[in-house]
Amino acid sequence: MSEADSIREKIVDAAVQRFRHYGYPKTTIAEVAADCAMSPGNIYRFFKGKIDIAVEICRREALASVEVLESVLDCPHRNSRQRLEEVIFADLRHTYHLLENKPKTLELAQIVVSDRPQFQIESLRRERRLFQRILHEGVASGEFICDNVPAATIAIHGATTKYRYAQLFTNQSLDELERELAHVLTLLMGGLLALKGSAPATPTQIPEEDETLTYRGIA
Amino acid sequence: MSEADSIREKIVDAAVQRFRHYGYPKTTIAEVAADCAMSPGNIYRFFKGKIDIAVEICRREALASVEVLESVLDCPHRNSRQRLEEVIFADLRHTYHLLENKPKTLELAQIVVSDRPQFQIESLRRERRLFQRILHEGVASGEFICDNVPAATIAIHGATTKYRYAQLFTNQSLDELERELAHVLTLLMGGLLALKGSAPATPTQIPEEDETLTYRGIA
DNA sequence: TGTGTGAATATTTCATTGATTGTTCATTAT
DNA sequence: ATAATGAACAATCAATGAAATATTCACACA
Repeated sequence: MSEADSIREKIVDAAVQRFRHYGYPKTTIAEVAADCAMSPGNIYRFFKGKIDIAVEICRREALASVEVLESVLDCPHRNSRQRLEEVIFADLRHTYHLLENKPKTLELAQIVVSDRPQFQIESLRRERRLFQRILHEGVASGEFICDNVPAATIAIHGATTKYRYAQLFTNQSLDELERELAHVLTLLMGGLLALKGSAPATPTQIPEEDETLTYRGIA
Repeated sequence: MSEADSIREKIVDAAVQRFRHYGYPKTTIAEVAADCAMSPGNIYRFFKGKIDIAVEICRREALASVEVLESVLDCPHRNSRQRLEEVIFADLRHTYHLLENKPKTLELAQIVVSDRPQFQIESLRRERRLFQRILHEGVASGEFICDNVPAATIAIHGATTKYRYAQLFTNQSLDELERELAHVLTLLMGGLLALKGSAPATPTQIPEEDETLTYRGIA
């Protein structure tokens, strides 16, 4: 039923505004309902509870993030190494900017995860799937050598944990984090790339910070 | 003055017991003082405040951890790769068991870090110094190829962030974490080791869980 | 003079309660 | 019958003040 969907949409939109401005705890269902010109009770015909609205918002944010990363993949990169590196860099930047520019996002995510642990698990899994696709391609093309792609995927994901929601772990600047991540990727690539002789003595070049290229993937 | 030191010692010991049993917040200075058969006021001749006792306890715990890792280094390992891997595994296990067996340790550490951020920074730095020593050795012996040891150290440290205080990030079992870390190390080593042809198709063997060997380093 | 005390003070914590808010449901409107 | 309401109820939050606690300090003691 499309009518119900559009009402859900309206509720989510109103809640997003309120949550961003005043935060989840200080936003009341009555306010969201008023914004939608409906009664508080009616909200519950569309969402089981207040927390479920937050879950829906976070779910969308997470899907949007994955889309951003996928759009990076659409960029015409020369090889799998670059694709993998670009995606991981984009991840760092995207989440960094998210927490930087929309501080309430973190609060909301923490509230959601704290009583829906499954949410985080699934978000991470979606991200890993993306990594795994690149790994498979690289192995297929002979660029990567790896006899256990799923394990390598998990390893790469684990090794880059610090660079996802980095502000939770450190107060380093984005610049510092990017430089550090570049070195991490250089080392990891050493274990992944087929050849060694031509391995770059210089670390990974940090890709240019170009919104157009990096975030939308349209050359 | 050794008298003052031994009194400090007594205070710390009493506080450790109380903090472990009842936690930092529920432990009162009066109780610690009573355990030491002294007045509450006298505590303040030895510590600037309650939090400083906690800092001292955490500082000792951190130094003890580094000592554990250093003792692993004393083990007669065949090469730098093994030394590095052993130390990182020992780190995972040690901190994992710490949080597992002494739950109040985490609470205490979080309290300390929350108003002494410098404490965490210095603890991490100490740990990195250990890594860096191994890297230097490996480069000197020709086993590792690396033209920027400090950067590589930071990279390895960053890439293993998830495996320090792992329970903060995930509820994976220690077994799972060890398997995952083994793969991470395999990849990292690829970027560090001088040779590639003989690179093991099998991932890093997870070292045996042997308290005597792993924790005390006495063969 | 260097140590230690314990009452005095300042700060924090805690429990109580009144108000607010999330959620339900009997009822109304379409 | 479906959609929506808003009063009723239960859970949560916030404000208050009282109790507990951290910290200080004037004093005692060796």
